Amino acid sequence: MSSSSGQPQFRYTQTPSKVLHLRNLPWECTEEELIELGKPFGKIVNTKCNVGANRNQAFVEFADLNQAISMVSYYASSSEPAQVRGKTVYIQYSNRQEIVNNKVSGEVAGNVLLVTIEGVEAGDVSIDVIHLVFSAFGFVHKIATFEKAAGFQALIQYTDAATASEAKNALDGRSIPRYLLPEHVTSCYLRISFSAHTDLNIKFQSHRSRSLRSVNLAINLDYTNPYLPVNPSAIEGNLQPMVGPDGKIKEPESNVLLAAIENMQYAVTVDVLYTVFSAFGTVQKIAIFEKNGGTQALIQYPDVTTAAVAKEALEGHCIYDGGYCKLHLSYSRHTDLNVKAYSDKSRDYTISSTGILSNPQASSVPSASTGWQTNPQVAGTSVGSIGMQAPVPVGQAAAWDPSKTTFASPAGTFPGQPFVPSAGAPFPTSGGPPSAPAGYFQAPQQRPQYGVQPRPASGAPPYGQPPGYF
DNA sequence: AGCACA
Repeated sequence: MSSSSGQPQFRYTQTPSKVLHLRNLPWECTEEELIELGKPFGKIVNTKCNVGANRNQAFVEFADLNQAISMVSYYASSSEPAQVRGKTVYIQYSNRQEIVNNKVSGEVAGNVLLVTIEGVEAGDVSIDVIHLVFSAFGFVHKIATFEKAAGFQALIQYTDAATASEAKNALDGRSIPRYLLPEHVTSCYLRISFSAHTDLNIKFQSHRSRSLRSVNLAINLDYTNPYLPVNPSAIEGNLQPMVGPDGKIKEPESNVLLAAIENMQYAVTVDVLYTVFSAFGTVQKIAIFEKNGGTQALIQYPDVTTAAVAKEALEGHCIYDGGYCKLHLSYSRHTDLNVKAYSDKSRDYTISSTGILSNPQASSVPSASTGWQTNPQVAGTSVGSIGMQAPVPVGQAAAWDPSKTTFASPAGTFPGQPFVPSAGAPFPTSGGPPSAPAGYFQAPQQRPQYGVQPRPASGAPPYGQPPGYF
């Protein structure tokens, strides 16, 4: 059984396939030329030309495996090599069993949108802006951007076709708000169709493509202008209006968010909030308090931009599965919280090296300080992520020792079994930059949620699951 | 001359 798939590539003992891989083709070899080449051996049912960096490779797929075998066999023993335009063509079985291409279906509704962004160059619209615009309609799983002849394009993956349809209906033909774009961009129209893809295969997190299970955590905006998630012309009722008819921002922004927590069946601790909100940037301070019989919290970011992103992404979402601890976010009028550095109801993370007890961040992660600003979670590596260094607070937290958990499992480590939505693709654990903690999860079907494992308000971990199992 | 998606 040593000859099963996944064997060394450049061997003559490849598994036969209806699909042949051709290389050393002339520049931009046409499909017709490939069909001509294969015709003596059988019927070619599909091709893919101009493959590879040099666009001098191709795939041809025969109707029948035996036809492919006959072609390979013939040229393996022939004194005359296969040629196209006088150029020797090297032929092997492809290591795939079928050609998959042209994944643009157009009007058949699917959960993935193909968006052409007209009037801009690739650098003009960041993936984060795309994310902001499109996540107004539902959780955006993944985004891939690329440039083709058609221009700058993006694939946007939603949970389902209904959500994608909503976004398409609302945004097709509309323009991305000016304030989300660089100054020099004058128009930016979106042309949207459905892709035939159902699950994008994002191999690397980058500025071009990200699995949004981490893009939400890796947001790292370069822009200094305030960003709003709302396209006032397009959202219409999906979000509360934040921009007036004149395009001016109505709701005063703030770097401090006010979070009202609804249906708080489980304890929402400072640590929990820290984990959730850190996904979007450095959390400076947190304060939890009771108001009108409900629990509220203030979360302070260094800047408005980060707060805006967090607000947009988290609004209406639940910290725990099952609709528990739903967040309602607004901007606070505060800009700088005055809180106790360490208490069970507040935390000041800006006071980090004042000699308060031990600091796992400093001791275990040498590079933490540099990675902190843009991506705090990267700093933590395995145990007791940043912000968990509090002395044992009163009450419930004592029964749940943060230092023994991997709560807020940081990027790239994912100790144990990170929660993986059943509909989701595997999170890239290598190859890409460790840009994000595993924190932004969602229920596959309906509303995005944060996969924090709930602890009952009384203390002990419920359901026999390990606490902090992210 | 050496395996793609969009």
